[in-house]
Amino acid sequence: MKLKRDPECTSCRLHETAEHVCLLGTGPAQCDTMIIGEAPGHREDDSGRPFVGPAGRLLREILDDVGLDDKKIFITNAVSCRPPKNRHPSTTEIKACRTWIQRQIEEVEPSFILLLGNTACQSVLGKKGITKLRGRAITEDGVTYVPAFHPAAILRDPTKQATLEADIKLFRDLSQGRSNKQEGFNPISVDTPQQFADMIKDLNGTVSFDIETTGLYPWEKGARVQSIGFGTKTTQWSVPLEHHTHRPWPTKLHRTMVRHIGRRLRDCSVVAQNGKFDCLWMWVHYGVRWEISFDTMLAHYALDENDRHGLKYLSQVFYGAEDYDLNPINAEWPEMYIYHCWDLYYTRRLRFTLGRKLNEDPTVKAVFQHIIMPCSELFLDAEYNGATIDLTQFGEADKYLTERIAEAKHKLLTCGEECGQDWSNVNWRSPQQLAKILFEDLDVKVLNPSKDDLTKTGNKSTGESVLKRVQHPIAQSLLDLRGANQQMSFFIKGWEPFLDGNLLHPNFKIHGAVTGRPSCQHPNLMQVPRDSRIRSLVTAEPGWEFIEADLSQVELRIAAELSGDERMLETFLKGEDIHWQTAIREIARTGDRADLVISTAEKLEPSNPSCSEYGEAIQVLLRHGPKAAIKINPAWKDIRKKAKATNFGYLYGMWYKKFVTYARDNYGVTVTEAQAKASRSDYFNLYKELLPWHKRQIRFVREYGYVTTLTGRKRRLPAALAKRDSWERKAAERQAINSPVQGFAAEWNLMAAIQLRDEYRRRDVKILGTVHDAILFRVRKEMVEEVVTRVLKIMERPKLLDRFGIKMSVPITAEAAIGPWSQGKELDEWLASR
DNA sequence: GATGCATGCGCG
DNA sequence: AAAGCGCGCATGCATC
Repeated sequence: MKLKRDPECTSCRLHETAEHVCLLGTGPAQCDTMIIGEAPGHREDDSGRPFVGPAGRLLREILDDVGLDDKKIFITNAVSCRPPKNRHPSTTEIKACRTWIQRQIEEVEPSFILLLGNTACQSVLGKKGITKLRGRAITEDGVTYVPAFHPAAILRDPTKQATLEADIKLFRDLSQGRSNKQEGFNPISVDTPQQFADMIKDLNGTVSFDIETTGLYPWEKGARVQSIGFGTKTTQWSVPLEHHTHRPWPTKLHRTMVRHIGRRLRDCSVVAQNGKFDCLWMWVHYGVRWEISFDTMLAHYALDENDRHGLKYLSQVFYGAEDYDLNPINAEWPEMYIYHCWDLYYTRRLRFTLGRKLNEDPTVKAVFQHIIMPCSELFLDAEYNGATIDLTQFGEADKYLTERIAEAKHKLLTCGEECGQDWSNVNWRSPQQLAKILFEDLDVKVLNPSKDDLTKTGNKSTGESVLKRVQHPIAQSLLDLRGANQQMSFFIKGWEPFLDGNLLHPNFKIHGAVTGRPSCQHPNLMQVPRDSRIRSLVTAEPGWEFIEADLSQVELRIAAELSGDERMLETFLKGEDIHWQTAIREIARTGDRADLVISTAEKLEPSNPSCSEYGEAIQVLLRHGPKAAIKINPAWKDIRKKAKATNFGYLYGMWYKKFVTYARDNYGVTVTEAQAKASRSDYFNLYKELLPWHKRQIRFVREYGYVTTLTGRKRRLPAALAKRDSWERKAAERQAINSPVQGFAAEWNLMAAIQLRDEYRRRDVKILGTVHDAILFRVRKEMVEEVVTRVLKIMERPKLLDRFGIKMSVPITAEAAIGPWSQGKELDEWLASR
């Protein structure tokens, strides 16, 4: 190398302590690949060569393993002098040394650079955050950079070794040209009838499909499809439709062109990235309902639910693609269609890469094929159908909330006057201002304060849990104001921008949750308050009925199935209520509420003389169940609700200490730690198989790093593989218990929804969404009886279970409510009221 | 003005 | 021993 080191360099403080100043890299004078580490270690300082310590040995081992010859790579460091012991180079030192690393890059002229650790990334890319940067290549000015963990990080945390190896393999593949060739990229802007005809002829076999739009919501005013595109083996065709500058095709031709293409696509295997989005736009804007046979985003979700699934990201990860992103909303056509064609190109390539990966994991592939992909069709319908909103009642709810907000604000101001404070300019939503008023101006004390009363950043919390215990009249008004404000901004102001007439079209994300649950946004239909004044805004148009069909206590039933717990199974087989069982047993254990227990029992069995005895009264309550007891005294409703939360908490690994705060915040009940401990151990004594099942899950996840649902869907939890006990590992272990339950419950509900959609035509049954363990849909009035009867059958045993060979010993049951959401009636009642 | 994080809370 | 899980959204606030 011509470049000479400068042993007299004084551009940063490091020259004062380093034994050798300015140690440059070694390797071929000019070569295509370079590795940049952090700074010389003491071994390098002695020998003058980089990467000779333990980290260097590890690096060379991995390079050797993946088949890279370290002698053919130029190896150097971002900083050329050794920092003092136990210290990383500072930002100033990195900056000072940047000239040296840049000169080395200029002289060696590599096309591929492996960046080891944060320092190298910061120095060369100007970016920090190796955890996020790693795993994908970044190409700038013709040089491809691959950020990876520094081998020294692996010495500290060996679980990262596989990640480093994968990243070095990516570096190898890219530098050896194995996958970053862009063969077959042949973008065409379809501007003439001849080009259109050529495109139609070319639509064969596997075709990627993608559209560019002016926004994300097809019902938005002025929303337009700018172009539609198709990628084949040899060519990417981008057809401009309503682009703001380039419009070679008259608008009146668009529908004909679209139909023409649609006919061709019927014989193709259509691939898309989040195809539900593109299909929805095509349906709304051109009235065609196209189907996707392979969705690359969803395939990647099935393969790694923890990762990101964006197209640009995947293209970088798998093919080292350059960042070709641009803002498609106002781009000029020449840039736009190239961008569009890259999308088409990489989507089609991903089809094959991800397809191969799915083939390596047949159970995951089955979930993808039979649940995830059909969900795409299910939710496409749901989004198109939308949720019908009662606009008259919408106004009423607005008025009601406005009044509630005004009332709460008024109370707060009056309160302030009484305390001699002027609060007219206070922003009650600001935690800072509120904390100042509460804890400084008023100096209020919190009842039974706990360490949870501080926020993560150490501030005094003004959350619900604290407010409920604040002994000051403003606390209640604050809670009222918060609730009303939130409901107002969520459901009145939040919905308005999405209203399409009286319809809301929420977006369902099939890949929304790591467990397999879908999520929902814009707006989120799954978080509509249960307060019937808000929830019943969701209803049906004249001639139709709104129906919610939900699975009963499905997660607990699945937990019973998976754990094989005899008592739980028995409870469900007998058709008893699990939350009620827990509630009554908890009461009986503590001997609490004797008056309520005995008085209710006496009314339930007036002719039974032993009801006045506590033990017998408990048996009577267990026999009669919650409905009868609540009828006699509504207090039982709350007691059952409390037990429900207890059931879930303990089931998923809640610790007794949390139960103390939980009981306090939700029920104002003071439970001592000893009582909480007893309650927890009583729970696991009652359901004896739960803890052994927890242990089985933990053992499995610690060995394999993942767990599965009964369908074979994987929940990957690499944190569970850590050798050292840590909070992260514990969290992963709890997820290993929760995910198979939550995930399978969601899958069950989705299997049922898919089947419901298959069995009826859209003109009779319109599904508008799912809410975890429930299906929401509208039915033509005259078909209500038939469809409700059928949907309950489907939900109790969707036929897709057979494909996965699933046999259940616990019964799964469902119920349906007919009528505006939260105000629905059971079928019998509905029939009688007609 | 855009972005990211924290807080707080709605749902299952 | 910082031991329930899974989401989305509005607001405030610090940061560039």
